[in-house]
Amino acid sequence: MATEPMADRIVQAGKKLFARQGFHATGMRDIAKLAHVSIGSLYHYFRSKDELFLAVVRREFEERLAQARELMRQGLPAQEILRRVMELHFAGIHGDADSVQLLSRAWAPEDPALWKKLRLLLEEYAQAIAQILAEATSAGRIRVTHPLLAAYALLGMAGVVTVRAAAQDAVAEEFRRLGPSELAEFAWRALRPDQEEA
Amino acid sequence: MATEPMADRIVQAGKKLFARQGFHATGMRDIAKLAHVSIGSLYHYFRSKDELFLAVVRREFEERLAQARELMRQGLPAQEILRRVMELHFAGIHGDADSVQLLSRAWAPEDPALWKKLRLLLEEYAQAIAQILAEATSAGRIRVTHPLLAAYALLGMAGVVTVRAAAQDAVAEEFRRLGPSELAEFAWRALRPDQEEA
Amino acid sequence: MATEPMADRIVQAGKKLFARQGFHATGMRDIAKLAHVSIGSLYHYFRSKDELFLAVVRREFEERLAQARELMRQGLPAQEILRRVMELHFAGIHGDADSVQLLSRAWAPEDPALWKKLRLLLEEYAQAIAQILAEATSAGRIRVTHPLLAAYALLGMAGVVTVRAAAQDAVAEEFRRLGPSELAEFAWRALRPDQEEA
Amino acid sequence: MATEPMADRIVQAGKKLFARQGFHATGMRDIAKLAHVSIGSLYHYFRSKDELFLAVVRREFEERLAQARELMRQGLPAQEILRRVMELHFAGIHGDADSVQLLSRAWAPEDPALWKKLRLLLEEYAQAIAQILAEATSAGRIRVTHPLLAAYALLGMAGVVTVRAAAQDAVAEEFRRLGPSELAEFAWRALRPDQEEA
DNA sequence: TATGAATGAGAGTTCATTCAT
DNA sequence: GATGAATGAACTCTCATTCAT
Repeated sequence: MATEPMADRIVQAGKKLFARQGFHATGMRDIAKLAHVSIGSLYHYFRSKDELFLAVVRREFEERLAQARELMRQGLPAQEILRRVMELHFAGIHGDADSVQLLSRAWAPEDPALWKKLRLLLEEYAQAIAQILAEATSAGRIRVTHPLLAAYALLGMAGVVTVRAAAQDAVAEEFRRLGPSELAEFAWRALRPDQEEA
Repeated sequence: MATEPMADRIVQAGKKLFARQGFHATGMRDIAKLAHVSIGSLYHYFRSKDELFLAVVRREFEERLAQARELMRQGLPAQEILRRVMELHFAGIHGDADSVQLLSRAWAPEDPALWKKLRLLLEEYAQAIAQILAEATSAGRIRVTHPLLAAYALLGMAGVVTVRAAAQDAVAEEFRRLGPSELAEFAWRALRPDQEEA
Repeated sequence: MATEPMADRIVQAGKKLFARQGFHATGMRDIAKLAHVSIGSLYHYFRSKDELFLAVVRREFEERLAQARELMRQGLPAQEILRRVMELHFAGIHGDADSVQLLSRAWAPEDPALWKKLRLLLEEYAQAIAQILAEATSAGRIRVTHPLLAAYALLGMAGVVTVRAAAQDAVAEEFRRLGPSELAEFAWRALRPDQEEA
Repeated sequence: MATEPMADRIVQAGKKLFARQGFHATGMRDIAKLAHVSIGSLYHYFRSKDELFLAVVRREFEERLAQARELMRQGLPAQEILRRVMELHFAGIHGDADSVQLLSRAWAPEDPALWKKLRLLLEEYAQAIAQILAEATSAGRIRVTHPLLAAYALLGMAGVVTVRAAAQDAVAEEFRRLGPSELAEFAWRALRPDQEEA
């Protein structure tokens, strides 16, 4: 690990700590220590704490986005895509729980200053999901909706359930087990085309 | 306003600032100043910042819960109830935007320490929604689901869209206009019973 | 207890808490609560925290002084008096450990403002001891010294050993067992007349 | 002074203020200001106020201990050593009145939390004195006593008289003049071997 | 490029004291 | 006499950020 580029180590450390402790409870010193980097270096690579946070979130979103687009490219049926997307939200890439927590919490950020900066990022992601939905609509695979609004709805739905599923109690365990399929069903029913012909 | 009980003024000031600036960006001094109260008094009524925040959120949840239960008591059809609940989330009580922001953000709180304390509160609310859903299921008005999980999904869905709708751009305006009906439709389709006759 | 005069209950509560937690760690609220008295009443009887503390210490000194004078009145030999005084410092009146701690710590008070006020009190007590020593010197029962300085020395000696003896370890236990006799011996040897005749 | 290492300046400022105003009356800001250091730096070097205080006291004790051991190494008669030790307590190193006040008050600290931490330090010092006494006993130069208890007694004796000697009145002046010789005489008589020959 | 000592505004909280009832 | 709500200055400590080396 010590041989990876410094910026990478920093982003990884930031991701881990931001995901587990939240933005405010995580200090730049903590991140520097975990990344085996001096604070000086940390500030050499990232202008500020906000910027580091955004870099962390950006990287996560981009990975997710790539995955979602990959799913689309495979030409799966809409229902199957929704199921897989929900699974992704619960399992993360390679079972990356930190990623899941980080992204789930990003949608309703506490701090308005950060939110302003985050919004562009989130919107880009939501737009990508919306585009996927719009294409599916064009193909007649899902019903006509406001695509961006639907995208936000899906992401919010998944996010809150995911956050609750990260707790340590019986309910959380149940959510982890049932969450993906229930949410996929939820999403599919909400979006499937009306079967009025026939 | 200066004639209201002190504790009320404090909670109101807290609600306003927590909703608009978030928990961390809001100082106890800010709240005291807005409430026209000394910090000493503030701590006379609330043991800590956390407790004040919880008191603020608790009060909001209780008002919402009362409203939701009132809706149930009126014996409206499930679809109508969902529509009105979504409207409530957008408009708040008496068009209370602060309340909306506060509650929407509560579901994925950044701070793990606060979250632990919040969870009981949130769960209580979610359980109440879940019970409403369970009753509707028993009456055959919505399909069989995991009620608590469905409740979280609905709340997450509404929350994220609501937060986005609070921004100042064109998308936000669109969301404010379409949000209630789109989300109600979304929820209704996701939850309506299968039309298996035919 | 609730039937005792209020001022008494307050002084007793103050003694207990000041002795066990120290002056600064003890709040007026704590005292009020322990005495089952409102803070308002507390301030009705004592103008300030300092004054309450002084009242507490004063009462303890007066009790001790009365005891010491009683010892003198009995016409015991000087050696016996010293022994009993040392025992008093360890056991307190009726085994009152709080009293012992309170008085032992009074001699080197941390706070200069308090010290100024305490000094008169301490000096009065030391003067009384000094007078006892002076009388014993006149009677030829102890050697000629500076009586006040000797009094301070005896009190300091006893105080520090006493404070150490209040801890919870093996050394403290040893001190509690050996302290009175060792210190009495110490004092007696330091003060006994020269046996140069014979 | 501004060219000395920062940690030194902080410890010196702390010593001065703790000695003159006591622990609680001295704020971290006061120390920072006197040391011409930011509070940030102050906390860079010392984790907390307690730790700074302990560092200050520790340094003083170590200097004293070194002096006491130096006295031993010179092979002076026990009586002479006692006299010089008492002089040291009054004059301090280089007439350092702050040091004297600081150490004298350390033996019966008001605050129980601090006391716990101080005790180890004090005990170490008392043990060193005790060892000196034990060696003198072995050499037949002083009588058999409980060495640690005797050490505490000597230190308490000297401490209280010293604190009283720091006041501004006639008695204090008398104590400053007579203290060393009187206390040395006191200690010597208390500890000298029995002259049982003849 | 890399370091970490230095900064200081600002955080939450405490607590002796007052005073209208 | 008795109450306790109200006060606000002062406390210790944190932390993102800077900059000389």
